[in-house]
Amino acid sequence: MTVEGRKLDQIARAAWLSFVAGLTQDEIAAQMGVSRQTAQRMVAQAQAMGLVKVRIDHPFADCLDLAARLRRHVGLTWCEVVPSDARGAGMANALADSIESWLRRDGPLIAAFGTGRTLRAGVEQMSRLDCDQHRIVSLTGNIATDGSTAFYNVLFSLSERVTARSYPLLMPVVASSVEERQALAAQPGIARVIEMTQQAAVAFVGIGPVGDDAPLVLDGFVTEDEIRTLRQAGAVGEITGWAFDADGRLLRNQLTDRVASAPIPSRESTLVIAAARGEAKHQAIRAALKGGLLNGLITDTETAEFLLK
Amino acid sequence: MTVEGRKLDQIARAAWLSFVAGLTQDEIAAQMGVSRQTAQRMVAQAQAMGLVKVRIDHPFADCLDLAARLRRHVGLTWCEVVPSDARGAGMANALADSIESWLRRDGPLIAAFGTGRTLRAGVEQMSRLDCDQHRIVSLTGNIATDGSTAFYNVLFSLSERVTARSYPLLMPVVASSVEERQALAAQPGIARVIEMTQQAAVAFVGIGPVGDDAPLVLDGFVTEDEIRTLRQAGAVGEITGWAFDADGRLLRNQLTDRVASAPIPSRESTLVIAAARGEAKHQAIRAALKGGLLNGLITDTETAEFLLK
DNA sequence: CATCTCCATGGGCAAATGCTCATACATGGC
DNA sequence: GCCATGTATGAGCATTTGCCCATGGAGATG
Repeated sequence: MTVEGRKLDQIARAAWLSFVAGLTQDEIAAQMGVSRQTAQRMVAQAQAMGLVKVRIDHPFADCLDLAARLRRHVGLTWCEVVPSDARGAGMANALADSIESWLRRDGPLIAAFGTGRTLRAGVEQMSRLDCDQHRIVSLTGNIATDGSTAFYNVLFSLSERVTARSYPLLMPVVASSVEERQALAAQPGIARVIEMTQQAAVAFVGIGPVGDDAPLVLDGFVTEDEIRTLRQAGAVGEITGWAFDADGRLLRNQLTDRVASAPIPSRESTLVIAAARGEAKHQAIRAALKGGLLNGLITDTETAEFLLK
Repeated sequence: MTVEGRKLDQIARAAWLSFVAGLTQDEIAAQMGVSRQTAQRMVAQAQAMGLVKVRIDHPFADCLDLAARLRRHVGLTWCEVVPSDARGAGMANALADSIESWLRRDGPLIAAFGTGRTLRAGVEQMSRLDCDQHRIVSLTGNIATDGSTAFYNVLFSLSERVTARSYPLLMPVVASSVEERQALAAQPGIARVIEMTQQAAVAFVGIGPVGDDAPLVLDGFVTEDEIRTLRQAGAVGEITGWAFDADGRLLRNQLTDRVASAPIPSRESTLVIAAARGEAKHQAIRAALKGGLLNGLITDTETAEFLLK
């Protein structure tokens, strides 16, 4: 076994002794022959690495109720509501569960993934999984402005945990010009991946607000000026880079024509699940639902209550 | 919703905020509008009620290795080894997982259950489950000497968690005489249940030692004198009341002829899984394996190492 | 109506935990 | 060979947690 493997095993064992066997860190330290601090560190690492899975085996009445009302109210095919918490830990868990349950299915299927912090947090909560029968495909470009792989693209995090063929979109997130975007999309390799996204059985996406602190700006994909222009054109949010207005109508202008994402797959054939919560995204989520850009949603009670108002 | 339901919901929510959202008890207390101590109590209750499920998402190399060696060495069909811990929390978890995975299967099947503390601890770790397609049947009598239902019979605990038709064996654990035992077993209702046990797809049993502190004695089903007589006849352990010697051969004498349990189902057609660990049971487990009384085993590393010696 | 019993509540304290910091140790570059 | 850089370790301390116990209120009982 490799050195890293041993270390991982130790970490997992410490976590096991702590959480499953219920030992104190002193006891763990004694049993494993390390100091109390080291035992503490190992347990903390196991948690940070997502080795420790906790679930509360109880359906929350209010969450189920909100989810049911959302499904009826906005015509969602699938909806899940988790208790609100500032850190969004619940969202990440629910998202991880949902992705896992799709990838555990037998039949070969295509799962498409957008980008963003919410999605990434979800993927980080996932278990390791073998599913060579499936294909995983990216909905957004995977190259940052500086040529590196875009940090918040989830495809690479996902590949670390899941053994499936994965197909990144080897393009910048936003092309530098409309012409470049068209040239890139015309490349056979890229065209094939984009076509694949349209056959996805399920697509997981985030919803971005278009305020001055929009993720697109923070990550340097678009400038503050550009986002301001978008807002003036009525944009309230974006999904995989595609901006939409308060009625959920996709916008087209010079910026959006440079977005190098695949189109959002058809809601007829694909379950498009958005994971989004929080005050800043309220308007964007509502608009996306209004425009029928989604047919699946993972959110929290606080946001669900807003959406039902 | 009922008052108990509300309280349960609160308890689950507190546990959720603690374990999933990672809040401190002070934060939970503030959010739920209760005192810090109350929050602590709710979290503790949730754990005690088994609402909180923790699993470490990492295969332990040594456990997998020991399990594989046990399978090969003693010809087990199925074997699982968990890390040793004094409280047996690992055993309970593994047992719960195993029972759940059987009950989650589609096809209708019969699952048979023995009795004992180990089994009970496992059942207490199980999630709630709907499986009306299955039948659950008891391998041992369910009536204690005083006429009450035997505490450690797992069937009733199981019914609280699982919606399946369940068939207790409405007999004393040990009949007062050989004649009574025969008379009871001849009753149509009881005979039907016993026949059902023989058609079980899977049977979960514990293994009892026959020392002076044997569960059978502690629970008052047999006297110390009787157990001593059994030991003198060569008994080293018992499964659902059926005592066996060091070679795993079932013993017959005046006591065993009064045991009102169903026969251990055939290992040809049924997966008979024993869950047992600990110094006191070492000899009994080894004997049961030697005599081929089992074809499945859940144990811990310490016991597995003993069995492989 | 008085009293008793049970149980939930919060105070207080000891144990357990999480975290920071200074130090030791290893690893690799020059 | 020497130094720089990064990483692991244990001491110390503040925070968090678990638990015992005294208190008080609700409902039962006479």
